[in-house]
Amino acid sequence: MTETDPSHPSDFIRDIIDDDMKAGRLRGPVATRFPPEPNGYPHIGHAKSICLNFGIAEQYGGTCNLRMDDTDPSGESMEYVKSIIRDVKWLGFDWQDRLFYASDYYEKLYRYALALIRKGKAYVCDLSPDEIRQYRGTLNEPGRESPYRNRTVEENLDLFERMRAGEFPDGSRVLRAKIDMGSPNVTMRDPIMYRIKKENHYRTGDAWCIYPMYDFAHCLSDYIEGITHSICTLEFENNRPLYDWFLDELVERPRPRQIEFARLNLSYTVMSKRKLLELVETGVVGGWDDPQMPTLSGMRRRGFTPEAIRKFCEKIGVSKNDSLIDMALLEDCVRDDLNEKALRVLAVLRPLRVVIDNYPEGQVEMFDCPYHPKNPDGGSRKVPFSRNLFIEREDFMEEPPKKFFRLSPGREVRLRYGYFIRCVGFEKNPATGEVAEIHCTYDPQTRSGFAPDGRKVDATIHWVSAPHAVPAEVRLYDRLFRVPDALSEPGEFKEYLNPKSLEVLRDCRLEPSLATAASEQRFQFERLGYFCRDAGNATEKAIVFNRTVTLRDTWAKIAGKGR
RNA sequence: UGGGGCGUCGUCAAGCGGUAAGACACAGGAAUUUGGAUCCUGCAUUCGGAGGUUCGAAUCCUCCCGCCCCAGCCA
Repeated sequence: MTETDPSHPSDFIRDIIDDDMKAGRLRGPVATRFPPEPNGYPHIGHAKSICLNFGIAEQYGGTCNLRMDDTDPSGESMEYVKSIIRDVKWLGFDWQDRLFYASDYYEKLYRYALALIRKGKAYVCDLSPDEIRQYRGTLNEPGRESPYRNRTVEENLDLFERMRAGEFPDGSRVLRAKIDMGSPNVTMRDPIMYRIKKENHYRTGDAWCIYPMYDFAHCLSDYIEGITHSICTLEFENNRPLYDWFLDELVERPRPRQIEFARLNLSYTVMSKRKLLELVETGVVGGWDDPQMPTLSGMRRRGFTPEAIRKFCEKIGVSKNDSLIDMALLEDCVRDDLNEKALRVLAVLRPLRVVIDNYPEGQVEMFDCPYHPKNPDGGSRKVPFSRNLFIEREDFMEEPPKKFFRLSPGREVRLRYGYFIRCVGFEKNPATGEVAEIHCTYDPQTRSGFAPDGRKVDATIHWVSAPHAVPAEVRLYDRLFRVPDALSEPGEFKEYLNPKSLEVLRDCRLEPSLATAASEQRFQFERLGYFCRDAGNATEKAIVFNRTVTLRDTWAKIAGKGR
């Protein structure tokens, strides 16, 4: 294997571009585009395409446009346009002044259609939708030619102009390309170029009642923008001959070249817009930006960083293999990025009251705690310590199993950044039998975190001072789905919804510095995982933190094995 | 059953005729003021299968098998 620059990955798409450049098929710099249809919020699958298109442009010193592929008014909206703009920006890419809309090309596209009619290569067809389907044939049988196929150029011109003028009802006529009804590629059997839809378009309003189809609009939009490489997903491979056909008939060389790659599939989630929309509309989730969603806005609220997502897109590679990528890889990228960025802070999710019996009542010490112990430049903050503390409920066990290292009666542990404490007793709630409070003594000699006599401790646990701690709500998110399999039928995927995908903890206590946490700041609540303040919850009264991803938990594995 | 694609470790993925990179996952171990992070170690005699060409094949040829996409006036 030859040396490769890791920041400039090599893949089959870049091979094609390199060939084009060597062969002199490009007149100018490489130009790509990211062309979403604004009918949903962008998700992690879009991120792959965004990183690919912008990444290639950057690598080759070219450009990448952002283009709204808005050729079908139904379902498209400005809200979606805004979400796309925001999320592409958030990912860290810049299209500069090249934000385009296919809807801006409607007039040009109309004229291209006219030109095709004049060449005798397009005709107005009066067949009903049902008849068109029947005439198209099947995968095994060729189609039949439409009885309207041989209208004169004049008649076609007249009819098409009247279609535009709104003289005919929806579905009554379409403009079709005259190609080959016998083609083994169904896409080439006189494909529809324009349909009548008297529907309001979110940008052009009622200026148009005929709208171009994807196959006709996309290749020409690429051409109009001077795109050199039009990268799309695998399912468009069948459409490539048509992409080329329109360009062959209508424009000069050089023309854009379509290249297909495999779309992203992630285990434990779904990516199809139809399914995501269903989750939103049926209220299974709180919206497109719900932290359980695989959307970029959901991941942002959950605390994923754009850097982590970009890293993920780089690591999954680009190929034509149908793939199902393990969610664990995404989570690893997030943890890997957050491990460097997250500030280490003290928090208790399920509080258990601790009284340090020999610590003076009313006394408060301020401990200086580094935000990032391994990084001396990471800064620090003061954390109050007092006689009354909270520790994590799971850090105490009345009867510890073999491999449990933390607090239990008689045992000594270290408080993170603080003293050694030894459990000398505990009280139970007589009603529930639950441990209500534990009593400890501290060793004043261990302020440094070490004992002068050199004795060791098996564990270090985290804590917060009860009178100083800030109450908070913490949301623990799990995967929305339990199975990694592709889910196909409408509604069917709901049976795979994970009922425990969200756990809300309302009685959490955080160290005081977290009261003013910024939503962009990520924290590691020590052993509990990575968290961020929820920016999407402005109306919440309590301070709300979302768990981003959980840390690897060796104890859970050990404990799991024993049972 | 027509056409278009794709098949290399559990999951991704390099490899492009010279004798199977890497990542995630997984399993051990070291160290540790987070059971985190870190650090070692292990993890495809084999590339969907069968033939063939060659001194030599995951890479070339032939046949077979499996999976995905296409019959929207969606993209």
